[in-house]
Amino acid sequence: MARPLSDEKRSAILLAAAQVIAEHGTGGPISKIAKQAGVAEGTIFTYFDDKDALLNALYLALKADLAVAFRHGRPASKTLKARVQHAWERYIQWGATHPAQRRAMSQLSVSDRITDDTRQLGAKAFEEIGATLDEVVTTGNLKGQSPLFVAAIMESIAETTLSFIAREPDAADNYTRAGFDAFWNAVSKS
Amino acid sequence: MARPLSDEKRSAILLAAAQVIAEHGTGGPISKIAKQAGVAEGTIFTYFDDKDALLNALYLALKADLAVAFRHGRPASKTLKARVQHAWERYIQWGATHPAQRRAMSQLSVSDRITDDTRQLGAKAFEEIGATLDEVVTTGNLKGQSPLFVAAIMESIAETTLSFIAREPDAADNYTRAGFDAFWNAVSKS
Amino acid sequence: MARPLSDEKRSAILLAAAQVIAEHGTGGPISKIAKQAGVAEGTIFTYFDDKDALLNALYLALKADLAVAFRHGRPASKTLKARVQHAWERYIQWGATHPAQRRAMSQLSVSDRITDDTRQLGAKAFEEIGATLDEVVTTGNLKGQSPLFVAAIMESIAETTLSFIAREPDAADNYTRAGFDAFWNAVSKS
Amino acid sequence: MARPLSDEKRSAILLAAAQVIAEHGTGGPISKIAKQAGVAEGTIFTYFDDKDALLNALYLALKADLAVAFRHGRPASKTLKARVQHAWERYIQWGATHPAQRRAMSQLSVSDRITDDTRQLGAKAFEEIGATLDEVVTTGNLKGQSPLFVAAIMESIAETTLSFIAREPDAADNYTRAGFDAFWNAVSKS
DNA sequence: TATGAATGAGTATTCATTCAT
DNA sequence: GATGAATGAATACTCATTCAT
Repeated sequence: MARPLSDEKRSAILLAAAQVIAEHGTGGPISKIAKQAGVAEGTIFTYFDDKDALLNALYLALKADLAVAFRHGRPASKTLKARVQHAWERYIQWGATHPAQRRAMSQLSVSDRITDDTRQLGAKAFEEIGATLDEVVTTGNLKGQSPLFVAAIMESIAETTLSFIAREPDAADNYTRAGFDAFWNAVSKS
Repeated sequence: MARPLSDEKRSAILLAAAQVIAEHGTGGPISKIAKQAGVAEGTIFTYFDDKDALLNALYLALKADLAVAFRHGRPASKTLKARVQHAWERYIQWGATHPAQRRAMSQLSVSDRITDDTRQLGAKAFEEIGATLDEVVTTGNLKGQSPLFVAAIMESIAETTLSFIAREPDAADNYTRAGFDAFWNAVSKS
Repeated sequence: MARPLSDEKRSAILLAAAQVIAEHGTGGPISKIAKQAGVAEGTIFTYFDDKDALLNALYLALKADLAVAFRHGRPASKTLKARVQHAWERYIQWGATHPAQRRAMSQLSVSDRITDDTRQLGAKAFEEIGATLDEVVTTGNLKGQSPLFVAAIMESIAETTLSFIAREPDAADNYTRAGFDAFWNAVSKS
Repeated sequence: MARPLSDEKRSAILLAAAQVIAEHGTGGPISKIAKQAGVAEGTIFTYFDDKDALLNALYLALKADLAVAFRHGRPASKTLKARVQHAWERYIQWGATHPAQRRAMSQLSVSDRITDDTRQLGAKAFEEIGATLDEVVTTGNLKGQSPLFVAAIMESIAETTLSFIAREPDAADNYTRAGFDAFWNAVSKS
């Protein structure tokens, strides 16, 4: 093994891709990504077969990051609401502190270059949080709906919350709380 | 070009643009739009200065369409909830019957080619519905939040609802109702 | 029809392609072809779908040119040998006066980018001369062989003749005669 | 690199190069050659200075192989025709049993990456057979022509013969004989 | 010496925009 | 005004070659 593929370099490329895609959409040029990552254009293709592969890998990496944020320091016991709120705050915090990744994610989400397989794989990372939402579903106002629908609503309200935080960072706490209230009432009020 | 000859042609171009952008994103080629619209490529530039102008015009046209759908047959009197629910159903119906436009809209929403001016102009079309949401804000669970935030939450839950309807058209009624419940609980008094 | 596709321009591109391919093989860059033809790179793709299409079109154009040369001023009556010799001389003359085309042809002949369909189409242009070779086959030393084999031998000896003429232009007449003698003896009755 | 470690590796590279070039022309990638040869890409450059060097070396190796085939089991005495025919049959047999090498050879022959020096060096390998052809020249119908011309005609008819054998392997014997008849009459008939 | 990751110049092709008709 | 051919900058991707391991 002459020079092993560097995980560091791979990460740098993914980070750079997130930044470029956040700013220019999935049409953002590979050349910009390469420059941002500090590697040659060609190097990108030793780590990813083609641009679509990079895009899909980035989607998964972002989902994985987010899932880690979710799990981080989660209180095992406590009420259902407390646990959901904790997860919510983690989610919002991750998004607020990773604006490029968040914008990249919303670009990728609406892109037809992300395959269905990738989307399903990405969803797997959230199975754990899904279990928590299952509880919500069995008790709350959305009784009978699929947990996927509940999760999607959470994601969309969180997304909205984050876009307002991005515009008014000083009101972050306010929006974090208001967003959670909206979400919690949306799914749990009887 | 004070006023181009044919409004019909302008509309055809906008419709074609929505279809192409729905399928290929904002990177969809002008040539495809022209073919779809049944006009020559060059003609597009007699109606729109450049591609960005077309994109922004499309954004506004879609917002306007949506606003019309909102207003259509809106009951002047009745309870607040009934009025909001009516608007909600119009919104969902428009989205469900205009899938290309809806997808185009979500592409345009995350694109940096839509200027802030355009976004503000687009928001104006919703001032009327905004007035209704004002009422919700003053009385509901999100008291003290800006109506814009409430509107954005409505939009995001509607968007989520529509994406589930797109995947399971037979369950349209179910999702329409569940989506509205979620939204109404999210924003109304607890 | 805004500006009709120009046959002149198409020919200029084919001529330029022949020259570039003669010098650099089928790997010769489109950019060089464009410059040589005096058109923009992009223009080439309004006349040919892609490089392979250009290559195949060039193959056919060269075959057609050659076939025209064959037919030009062919004596209808006279002995079989006189007619074959006349064709031979035309062939050689065309090759000697079109060195780029000739070299391009030999590059294209061994390239796998020329499809079988194209090769068959190219062969059609030679059906007329084929009829003459049929006579040779029925009477000559290669009795029982397919006229295609005889034609191929003619082509290969002609090709060899031309490559020697290219290196020693002063001896053109000598090689033209010697080449024909070789060919005629090869295929005619002993 | 006076003499690299392994002659085996060098041969493997040349064989792989022949196969790749047969299929993809001289533009075939080094990476494919390396994989086919079972060595790393970089290794190729310890055996050959650059791609052109590899190409030229391959040209010479193929010529040498062919020359060996010629010489193999050649009857020292016997008539001129018998000796020429024997050589012819060796040539055809080599070509028929080494299709990749043969195709590679025709690609290399028309490539401008093979230098004149290399071509002359390659011709040297055939001096011996050249001596035999000298005899043909002094007695046959091509009296006064250079043996090089006669050799070239032999090569071209052999090439044609081989391409027909490649397409109709069952008729190999027929074409071998017919090709030789054509060649022998071409050069010896008075 | 052997390896294969890293490089960046080079390639075919696309596409918004211009302009001759 | 309408057309679509012409343009050339921009893009994803390839590949010979270098060099750290």
